[in-house]
Parts: sequence; C-alpha cells; structure tokens
Amino acid sequence: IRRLAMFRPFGPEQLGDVQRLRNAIRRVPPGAELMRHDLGDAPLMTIYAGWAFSHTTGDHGGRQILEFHLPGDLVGAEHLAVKGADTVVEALTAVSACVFPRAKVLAEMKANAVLSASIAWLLARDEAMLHERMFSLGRRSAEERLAHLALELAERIRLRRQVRIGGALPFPPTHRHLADALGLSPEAVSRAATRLRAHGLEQIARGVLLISDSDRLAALCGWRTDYMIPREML
Amino acid sequence: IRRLAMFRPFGPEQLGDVQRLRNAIRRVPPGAELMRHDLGDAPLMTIYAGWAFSHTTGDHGGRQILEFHLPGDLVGAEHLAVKGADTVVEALTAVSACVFPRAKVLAEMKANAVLSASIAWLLARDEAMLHERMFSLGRRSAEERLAHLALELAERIRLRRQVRIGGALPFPPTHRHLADALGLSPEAVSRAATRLRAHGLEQIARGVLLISDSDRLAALCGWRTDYMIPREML
DNA sequence: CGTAATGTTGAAGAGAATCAAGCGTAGTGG
DNA sequence: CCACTACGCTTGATTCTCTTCAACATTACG
Repeated sequence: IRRLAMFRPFGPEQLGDVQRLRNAIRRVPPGAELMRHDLGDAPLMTIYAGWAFSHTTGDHGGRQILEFHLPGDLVGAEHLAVKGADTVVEALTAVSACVFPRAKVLAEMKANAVLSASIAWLLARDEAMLHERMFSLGRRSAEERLAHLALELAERIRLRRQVRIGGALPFPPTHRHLADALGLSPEAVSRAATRLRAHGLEQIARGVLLISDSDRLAALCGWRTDYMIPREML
Repeated sequence: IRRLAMFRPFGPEQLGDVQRLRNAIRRVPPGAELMRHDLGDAPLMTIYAGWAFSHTTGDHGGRQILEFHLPGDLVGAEHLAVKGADTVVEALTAVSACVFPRAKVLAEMKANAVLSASIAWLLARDEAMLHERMFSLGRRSAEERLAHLALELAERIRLRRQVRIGGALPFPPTHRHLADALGLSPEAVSRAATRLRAHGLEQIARGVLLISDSDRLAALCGWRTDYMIPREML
C-alpha cells in the first residue's frame, strides 16, 4: 500500500481510507492472468511487486501490448468509465498486487474528493504516456521505438527508486513482448537491438537493461522527460 | 456548458459549480491554435462547437494527431498531472470553446468529489479510446485503420446526437489529418479510401462521411463498441 | 476566373514482415 | 551427469506494404 502513497502525497488519513478499500493481496506466477476485462466487473489493482502488462488480441491474431505495469502502478482504472474491450492483464514476472473491488472504489470516490482527484491525476499521467507511445507507433522507426521504450521504462524504474547496480536495470520483457508493445515483429526488435548495441547505446540481455549512452540514445529517438515530470496537484 | 452535462449526469447544483469555474468563451477560426502545452499553465477547455485536434510534432518533422475533439469534449485534462510535451490543440473548423483556468479547476477538484470523479471518468474513457487507437497504429493495415477511425468518429458524432441526414455525417478532416492520425501518408489514406469506396463500404468526400455498409466495415476492422459504451459511475 | 490546396494515380524504393535455419541457454528427466 | 528439449535470440533471403517522388485532376476560394 505504501507504494500508492509514493507518487501521490497521501496524508495518513487518506492512507487509512485506501487501506479500508483493499480487499486482498493476490500473488500470481509469471505468465498467469491477473485480470480480464471482457466479462463482468473487474476490480482495480495496484502492483505491489513484479512486472505485469495489459494487452489486447485482435481477430486476425495480432497482440498489442498497451501498457507495462511496474510496482506502484494502478491497473484497471480506465475501466471505471467504459466496458472493457477484451483487455487482459498478464504477469510478466511473479507479481503480487493489492485488489480493490470496483464497487467499493466507486462508492468511496463519490464521497472522497482527494481519492477522486488522485485517480484523475494517475489517469492524466497515463494519458500523457500513451500519447508519447502513440507518437512512437505512428511516426518512429523500429530503432527509435525501441530506444524510446527503453528510456521510458528505465526512467519509470528510476522514479520508483528500484535497485540499480552500475546503471544496469532489471528488464524482464522478452523480444516478443517488446515487439507486441512496439508494433513490430520480434525479428525487427532483435535487429534494432543489435544495431543499438553495436553503436554502444544500450544492451538488453538476460533480463537486464544497460543504457550506456543515454544522451545519444535520447537524441536518437527525440526523448524528452517532460511528460514524466509530475506536477503538483493537491 | 450544457454540453458538458451531456455525458456526465451533473445535477443542477454541479452545473452551477462548473459555470462558476468558467472563464470565457473563445472563438477561433479554422486552422488557428486553441492551446499550446509546451509553455506555462495551459487552461482546460470544453469544445462548444466545431472540431479540433491535438497533435505533437517530432524532431524529424513527422506530425502525430493524438486526438480529435468534438463538441462536448474536455480538452487538456491530461496536463493536470504532467508538464505537457509540446502538444498543440488546433481548430479544424471554426471552434468555440469554454475556457477553465487550471488553478480554478484544481482548487475546485480538491473540494468537490463529484467534479473530480467526473474528470476521472472522462479521462478513463479517453484512455480506453487511446488503447483502441494504439491497437490500430500497431497492428492494423491502412485500410483497417481508416475504417476503424471512420466508425469511431461516426459513433462519437452519433452519441452527441448531432445532425445526420440520410446517414451522412459532417466530416471536416482532410486526408492529411487522417494520415497524421493513423500513422500513414496522405497517399496511403487516399488509396485506402478508394478501395473502401470501391467495395461500397464508405465514402469520404467534401467534408461528408457516408457509411454505406457499417456491418461489413465493422467486420473488416474488428470494430467493437464495447469501449464506447459508458458505464454508470455516480 | 485563376490560383492554391487537396485528392488521385503511377512508378520506384525503403523498411519491416514473413519464412526459414541455426545457435545459445536454461530447464528437464533419464 | 549428461543428453534432450524448449525457448528465446540471431541472421539471411524473400515478399509485401507503405513511403516517397512525381505528375496530374479536382475542388475550394479569393
């Protein structure tokens, strides 16, 4: 729970409110399904530990990863408003997550302005990140897309103050995950990664990401940190 | 203002609250800049009449349209949380919009749970739509992307109960706008449109969209309405 | 009516998808 | 302990879609 407070300046009394909403902590193994939005009322979750991702599968078989979820992220808030497209949240590593029943959250939001505003804040942040990712999908080359995603995830890990040994960061997604997130084939990801490695910009191997030259990498893909800088709200 | 109430069940007292937040009504001609997020505190706006769109321009010159804004839409809420990437909101037709100063909205959100929850609701709905568009950009062909965008915009117009004469809808974006939204070149849009027209599925011409066979069109691009169906929240 | 913007169509080229084979690594079971 | 297997990564060859460049038709608008 403390994770939630990490990016929102919850006072102690709000923390108490949130704790009351919590239903249970779920633990699932890698590859398991955390949530499924195509049927019924799915709950909200916050990732407590581990990586997850949400994805949609189209008719013709293509899978699009919409979002990677890191510890502290709130998952499923977008389905407060509309029926889920068949979005599935899957664990990438072993994951433990706090479960909040949808009905309870809605009821509390009605009464609690701070909670509502906080969720609005999180959603607004998500939207800015999605905009950036849309730019990637629509306008960037394979190499730029990979560079941008690596920088974004690295920055997100850093903001969460996770372990970082000599610039190397834990990075569980496989090439297939990256491909599905970037709108590419796994082979294209491999080639892009090889080129970035050859130019001494970054390395992805064995679940570890090492960004060697973040400046040149940022220049390559037009990375800006604007959309990651939180603004005060409350 | 009534437009805002259209998709949120505001009671009369909330309507009054919102009215107090309003600063002014702005009218701008087609092609003019409604808002710019890269500097200072941009306000929020709701589109009162006309079409607008927000876009980002990258270093290498490519433009990505992130969102089309129709009458009733709230614009700029995502920048409540983070500094704007250089996102620009531009009028597509003549637009009139209500302006809400950021500071006032934030202050009111702190106190007013219904307002905060409503904005969260709107942001959640946006996010679901962005997810669908990300699937387009990442996994759909040119033809499918165009078909999907046409269906989505048609549905949005319909939900707003705008004029509709014989199935024909007002449709101001040019091929260049569509291309920039879909991650394509204008030529590719033209070819896709020609093919869809040849198959008797839809026609775009002279600022008017006519969907002739929405069933086959929906089947072609995997269109589902799930993500457009509002869920009760308050 | 003339000029600029938009749309159409064709031909050539680039980038990524697809198909296919080979390699390293990790995990499994004899 | 060592095959054996499965999975993920790499690399090459080919194909396909979309881009780019270019010319031309059409529409919108002064």
